[in-house]
Amino acid sequence: MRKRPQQQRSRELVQALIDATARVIQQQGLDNTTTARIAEAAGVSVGSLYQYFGDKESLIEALMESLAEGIGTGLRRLPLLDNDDMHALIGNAIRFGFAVLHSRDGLYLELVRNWHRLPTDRVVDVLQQHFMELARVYFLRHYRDYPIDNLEVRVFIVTNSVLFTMVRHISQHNGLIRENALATELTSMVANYMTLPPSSSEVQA
Amino acid sequence: MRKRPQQQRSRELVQALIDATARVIQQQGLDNTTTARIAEAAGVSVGSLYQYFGDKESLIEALMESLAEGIGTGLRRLPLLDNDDMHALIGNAIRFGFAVLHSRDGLYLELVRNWHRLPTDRVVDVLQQHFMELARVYFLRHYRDYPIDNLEVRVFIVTNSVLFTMVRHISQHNGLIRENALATELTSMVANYMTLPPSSSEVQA
DNA sequence: ATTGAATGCGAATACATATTCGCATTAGGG
DNA sequence: CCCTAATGCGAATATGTATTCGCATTCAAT
Repeated sequence: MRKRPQQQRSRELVQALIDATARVIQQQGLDNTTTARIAEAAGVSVGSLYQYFGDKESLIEALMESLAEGIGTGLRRLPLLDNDDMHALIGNAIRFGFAVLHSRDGLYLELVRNWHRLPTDRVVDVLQQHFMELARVYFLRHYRDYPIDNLEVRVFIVTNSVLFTMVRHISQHNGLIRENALATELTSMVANYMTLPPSSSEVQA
Repeated sequence: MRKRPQQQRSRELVQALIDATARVIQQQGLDNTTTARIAEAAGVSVGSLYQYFGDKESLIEALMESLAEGIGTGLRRLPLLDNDDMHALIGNAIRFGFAVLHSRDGLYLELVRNWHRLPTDRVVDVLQQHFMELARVYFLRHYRDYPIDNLEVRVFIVTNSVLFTMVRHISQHNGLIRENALATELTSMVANYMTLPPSSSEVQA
């Protein structure tokens, strides 16, 4: 952020700009999201935009940051560890994921369709860290079950697998595969994998 | 393609343009891949480029098409069904995938890093179709083992999971996770999932 | 060798959009 | 109420790149 907003009106302006960015992306698509449109949607001039954001990108970064925070909070509120069933835990997390993707009137869909040119890593990292934490707690409780040493790798695989499969499915409204079936299958794949004993074929040419 | 090349020289020119596109993307990155640079790399003028390709995009499409074909051929040559072990089958396919990603001096890496703005679906579809075919043959031979009815969904999930996990890992040279470990773990996740009996919890609210 | 069609050229043009800057307006402490 | 710094403005500017078009060159059929 180029300059700190000091007065009340400018602090509101900054927030209005971030909100407007979300609205424009959601309504016009990322391609048509220009500084002019954002400024207009915020009821503000382009010049004012550059008063507080060095460039368009940093404005979008601010938006992503805010979304990542929201998702983190949402996840933390989910009572995922309340029962001890891995299958249920995974299922709930995945359903939460779909809910997020469908929220905010398609904003997430548009972002997800363009994740590659956005600072998405921020968001993915939040999720990955959170799942890592969940996994640690779970296996601490159930340590006798499956002493997983390479938890890191498994969480990486699982996070990316689930995210991308959801993203691909949603961003091309694949009519042939129902979201429920996808959620169920993803859940069983992941739950099974996470409760799999460490592979003995670890060492290989 | 705007116009059919009729003479020998123009057919060579079209090929030279496609090759040059690959080279420029690989050497300069997709962002710096301009029609001017492509033409220069092909030893040709911009005007000639527009003689045979309506726009830049269709030139890139031609490149993707050619790559998809190459991958398809490579897959078909792989002796995946020679033995009857699902684990080995999956492992080989995944290793082939990594090999492709590392081939062509980073061309694939650059493409993969920007897949969202490219006609990547073409390539993904080729892979998905191929795996669907493989799965069909496999379960026809082993029909007694696991009568999977929702093969479609499973192949979708597996294809996307593997692809994206590989892509994420590679496109951010994650030093913490070794490619071999990733391949091994992916293989066991997928092999296990594909040999899982149909989920009984199929029907749920 | 001639000639019309195919091919090739690249400076000029069109276009989209980010970013700046000099001036106008407003806030709020004194 | 005054005055200055903060804020706000938006037409003008800068930039990058795709695409065109009138002319030059080459091909290949006769």
